[in-house]
Amino acid sequence: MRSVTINDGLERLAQKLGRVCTLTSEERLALAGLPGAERAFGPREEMVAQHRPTDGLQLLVEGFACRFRLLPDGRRQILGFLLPGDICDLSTLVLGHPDHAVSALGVVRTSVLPAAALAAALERHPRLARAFWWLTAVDAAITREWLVNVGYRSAHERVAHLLCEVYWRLESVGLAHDNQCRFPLTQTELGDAVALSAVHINRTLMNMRRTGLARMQGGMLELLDRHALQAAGGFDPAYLHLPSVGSPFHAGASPWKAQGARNGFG
Amino acid sequence: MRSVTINDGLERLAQKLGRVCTLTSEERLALAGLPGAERAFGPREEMVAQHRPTDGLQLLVEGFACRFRLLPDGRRQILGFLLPGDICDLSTLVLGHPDHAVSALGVVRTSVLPAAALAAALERHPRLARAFWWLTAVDAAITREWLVNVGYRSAHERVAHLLCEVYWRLESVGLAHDNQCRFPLTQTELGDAVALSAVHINRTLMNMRRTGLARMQGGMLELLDRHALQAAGGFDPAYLHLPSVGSPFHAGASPWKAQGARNGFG
DNA sequence: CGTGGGGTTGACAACCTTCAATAACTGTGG
DNA sequence: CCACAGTTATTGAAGGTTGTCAACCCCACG
Repeated sequence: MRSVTINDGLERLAQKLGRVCTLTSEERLALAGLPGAERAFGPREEMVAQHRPTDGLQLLVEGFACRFRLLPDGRRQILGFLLPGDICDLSTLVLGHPDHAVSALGVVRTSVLPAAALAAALERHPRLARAFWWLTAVDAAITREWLVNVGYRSAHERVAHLLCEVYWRLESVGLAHDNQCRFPLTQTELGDAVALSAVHINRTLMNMRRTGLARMQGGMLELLDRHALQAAGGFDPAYLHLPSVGSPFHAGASPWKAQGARNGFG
Repeated sequence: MRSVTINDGLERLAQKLGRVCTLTSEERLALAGLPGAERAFGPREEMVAQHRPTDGLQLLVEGFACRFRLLPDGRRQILGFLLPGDICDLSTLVLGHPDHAVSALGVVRTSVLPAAALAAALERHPRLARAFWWLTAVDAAITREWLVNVGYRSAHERVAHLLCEVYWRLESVGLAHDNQCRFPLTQTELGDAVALSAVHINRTLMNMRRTGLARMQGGMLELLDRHALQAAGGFDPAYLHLPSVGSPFHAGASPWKAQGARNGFG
């Protein structure tokens, strides 16, 4: 198979942005002109430090990463996963400095979008700016879902829900097929994501394997029974705001997509 | 004391937006022209329904509210609190439909900002649009902190942290003085916010009263020992992005505020 | 004066954590 | 190719934090 290029990452980003409003060729060009230096990271390497201002945003081109907060006593809470096409430190662009760190899961390649150039492009292309705003809104929606997951659900449900999210998101960017995908996550990391101890994660995963729900082993995630897993986690993909999700509220409900449409915008 | 008017709510919103970049008089005028119909709600009344598209955004003028998700079995997870000057359903503006509901705590008055007019104003004033983007980014930052709170901390810490957040935010809009503020929250609701049972909230609060940390009774919140409470909750107000917080990263770190400044934007 | 919601308290159970030990796996160097 | 070390996965036992159930009190309100 051919190697993954920066353009692949950019293309995925453009596709995501295109969910808000169809991008003009000018806007696409502005995007394409952004990528600068490439970077590569090994497993567990820190891609963004929690409190150090950055010179540019990193577009994830290949591999997976997670955003997290390190707590005083050494434990950590993972705040979300980053997939190819995601911008690793988007909040930085608006807030001025990162309030959480980003770490690579497995081998990762990124491309740096210089902050100055990006800010200029967003200034020149307001629709692009709105699309980026939409990105942070979707991000917030996912975080809210995680809050519900961690706050409300049992261990079994939490893990099921998270596995569903990972698979659905990977599938939407073409990185998952036939209920299988690569996702190199240790049980400890999974625990940090859903706020459970590694030991309990282990028991939960084994239970899921035995009952034929899902399997996560050797860097691979496999949904053995997709619908059962979805039910077990109370998973409704609407919050991911993916295309063609079949949610009754998805189509054309964005104010700037359906200008002058039924919700009175424009 | 004089009654609270819509202008108070608008003024608070303008102040918040002004943290990103100083608003021009034109931009302020555009804001001032927005408010439409007023609405009033009683305690526990639903202000925004979870899945019904809305015609406009509600600016909270007086009183308090909470955003929450209702789960199939009747329990709920509160996702955040809304204070005067906050926009109740900001995410709707970008995402097209609310993915969570909003409920009044106590008596609430709001003013409706018509979606069409707001969208037009943001189109005409890009800096205003950026400021609104900043609002959703801050919102996301707070949600991330809640995720850490619920995922990581013990019951005692969680409650302490939440009380700190509420007090700090209220103080920043002038609604708290001398370690006291009004905040009408039942113990059940507090439990829904930090993902603990009402019974356990009760024990935790009583413990805090006995040990002289804080008191929450009769709709009033009182921090008996501000620093001890802060320490007990591991509370660092930086994530709230309030003015004059003393965070080393706060001043001028926003890309559009310090144009051409040290981080290379502009 | 009755009623209902919220607060308080106790007993008990459940879920999950921690500790600890072992097994499986990965990459490295001899 | 094997031995080795370090990490990850697995398993058992014990304990703690928190949830559930149930009762009671208090107060506001009609």
